[in-house]
Formats: sequence, C-alpha cells, structure tokens
Amino acid sequence: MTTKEKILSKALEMFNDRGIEYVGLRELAAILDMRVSNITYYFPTKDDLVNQLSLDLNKLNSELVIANEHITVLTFLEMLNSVFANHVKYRCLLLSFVHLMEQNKAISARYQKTGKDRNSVMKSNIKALTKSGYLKIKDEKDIDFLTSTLSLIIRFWISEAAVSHSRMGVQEQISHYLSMIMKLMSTYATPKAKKELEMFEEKIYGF
Amino acid sequence: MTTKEKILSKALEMFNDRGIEYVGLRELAAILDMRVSNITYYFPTKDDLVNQLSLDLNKLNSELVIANEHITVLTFLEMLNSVFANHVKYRCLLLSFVHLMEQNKAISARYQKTGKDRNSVMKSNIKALTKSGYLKIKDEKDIDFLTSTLSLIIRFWISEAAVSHSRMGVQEQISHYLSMIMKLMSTYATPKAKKELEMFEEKIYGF
DNA sequence: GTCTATACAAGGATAGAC
DNA sequence: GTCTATCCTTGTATAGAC
Repeated sequence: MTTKEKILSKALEMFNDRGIEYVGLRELAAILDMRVSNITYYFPTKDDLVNQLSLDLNKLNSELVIANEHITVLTFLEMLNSVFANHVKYRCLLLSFVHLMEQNKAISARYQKTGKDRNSVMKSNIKALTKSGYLKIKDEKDIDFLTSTLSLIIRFWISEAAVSHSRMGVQEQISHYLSMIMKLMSTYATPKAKKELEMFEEKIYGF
Repeated sequence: MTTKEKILSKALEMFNDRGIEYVGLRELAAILDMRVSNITYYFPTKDDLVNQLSLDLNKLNSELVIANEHITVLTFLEMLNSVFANHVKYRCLLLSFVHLMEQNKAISARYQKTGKDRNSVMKSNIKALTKSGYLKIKDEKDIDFLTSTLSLIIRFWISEAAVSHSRMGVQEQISHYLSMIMKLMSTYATPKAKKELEMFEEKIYGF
C-alpha cells in the first residue's frame, strides 16, 4: 500500500464517520503518523483529495450502470442494489453532495457530464424493459417521470436515511429505498415484471 | 427594524446567495457596518443565528401544513406550492440541511419532533383525500409509499434543482417538482381528482 | 521523489472596556 | 448595547532537508 493509498483509505474512513467538513488535515495526518505537508504533497488541496475519492466512486458505479438491451427487472434491481452499496462505501460524498457541487470545481465539472450520461443510460434501460414486455408505458412522459423520480431517490436516499432513519441498519435503509423504487415501478409492471419484483422483495428481506 | 432583525434579514440574503458555510461573520458585519462581536452579542454563535432562521421557516410552514378533513386535491397542491415558495425564501437552510442536522443541535432536536408531525399531517390529509373520493387507495402500504415519497421530494427538491436544474427559473423548478408529485398522485386519482389535477396543471403552467 | 518545518490568512468564539 | 483585543483552529503556500 503506497502512501497515497494510505491517505485515501484513512481519509475515506474518517470522512464517512464524521463528515468531510469536520475532519481536519492535521487530525488526519496525526492518525496516519505523518505531517500535514506530506498530505499536501500528494494532494495539494483538500478538494484534490476529495476529488480523487469521487473519481473512485465514479469508476465503481460507471462499471455498474450500463445500457443493456437484454436487461430484466431482476438485473435492473440488482444493479441498483449494488449502486446503493457503493453509495454506502462513499457516503461522505453523497452527504456533502450539494456543497461539493458548489465548491469543488473538478467534481461539479465531472458531474455535469456523467450525471447526464447516467440519466440517459437509466432511460434506455427503462425503454428496454418496456420493449421486452416488463413495463407497459404508454407515454414518453411517463418514462421521463420514472427516470427523474428514480434519479432523485438514487441521489438523495442516503441523505434522507441519515436524517430520518439513522436508527435503521444499513441493509434496512437500502431495502426501504429499494422498496420505494419497486413500488414506483409496479404501477407500470406487467405480470411478468410483478413476478420478478416479488422475487426480489423476498430476496432483500431475507426470506 | 431592530438591529437583530437587520442581522437576520441580511444574513438570510447572503446565505441564500452564497451558502451558509461560505459567508463569514466578518463579511456580514462589514456589510451591516458593525463589528463581528456585535453580531455575536445578539447571536452568541453562528449556529444560533442559523437556528433563528430555521425557526422562522418552521413557523411559516407550520401555518401551512395542517390536517384538514375537508381538504381537496386543489387545496392540497396549493399548500405544497406555498411550502415550496417558502423553501425558496429560505433555500440556504435546505441546501445545507444534512450538515445542519449533523452539526446544529437545536435544529436537529427540533426536526426530530416537527419532521414526524409533518409526516403524520401529510398522511392524515392523504387519508382525508381518500375518504372524500379523490384518491382510491386499497392498501395502507400505498399510503405509506405516497407519504414517504412525497416527503423525500419535498425535502430535497431544492437540492436537486440547485445541482441539476440551475439554469431553470425558480417558478419553472417549482412547476417541475409539483408535476412530479401530481404524476405520483395520478396513479391513485379518481376522475374527480384528475379534473382538479388538470386544473392545477394549467394554472402552474400559466395558461 | 518524499517528507518536514514554518508562516500566513480567514474562520468562529470569548473576555472585558466603555 | 456596542466595540476592541485576543485566542484557537482551519486550509494553504513555501522553503528546504534527505
């Protein structure tokens, strides 16, 4: 493990525990048994450090969220489940999302691009589910509605969980928001899809 | 206008423009042509100042969000519209919501209480809409789904708008998220409710 | 290339003078 | 009720040791 990796790994751990804004570089350096200026050697500013973490999360989720013509309701939900798990691993970023977008130029610039990409992948996957008889969506407007509601949930579920459901365990939180998404989808679900929705529900609640 | 009111009013203005975290007390004092310690005389800590703003928003919205047996879809949506307008007036608070909940003890303590109250008022209003034939909801679970999805949107719409729809005007942003809520309700809407949903849609899009 | 010592500006908080 | 002076902590910049 290189020094750079040590810094990143410990920073992520502490940021997740106490929030990016509330962990000082001096404190991080002390725990790593090094001097602040050694951190700034590898990451000139704190934003650069945070940006690298954001790149790491981005890479993880970019591998998961991909357009797929042969997608099923089950694999769609499993994809979301994995995305949520990654969000937990990097939850400090999502909890500070709005501020990072205001302050960290690298992060906001990247988000302008990947955010749109992510949305269009979501959209094409929902279209694929419609084509293969999982969802019956009459109107293009309904696809937009589903996509934008999904992206709101995906982006802010962890913030709401932190604020309103902090007593729940992590897996329970994920299940709660996945259920919300499944309920949302069930409005448009064909019997074929309903079957897979039920299968997935049993799975996440551990029957 | 008392000194206290002057401080609150200018602070809100600057916090809304640039974010609570990015406005220093020295800067605020300079624009008010007073010294930092005069601000801390009225508000011992910055958190106290922010907490007073939060109380003000709370008061405004508590007057709006009230249980009402005779509620209609139209008045329900108009209530939400007013709540959103208040969110815009105090947007700095909503944009820093997660951090305030972590850091500001007074705010998080109050939220533990009013957050739950707000949710149960929402729930009873949705039940009232069901009783009076606006919504047809078979299952208690569907009421929970509607309530929790609504509260997620209400709490984070302005954060997502800041991040993803900053080019839109404020009224356009509000319309977008009200439409999302209407679409959500339309799944459960009776013809009677659909009529009012359409009426409201015309209204917000200014026909 | 790696790490350290040190200095600086800006933030909020506090004690006490008038 | 208002203000000065001071303190501590933050992130950042720089010069330099090995």
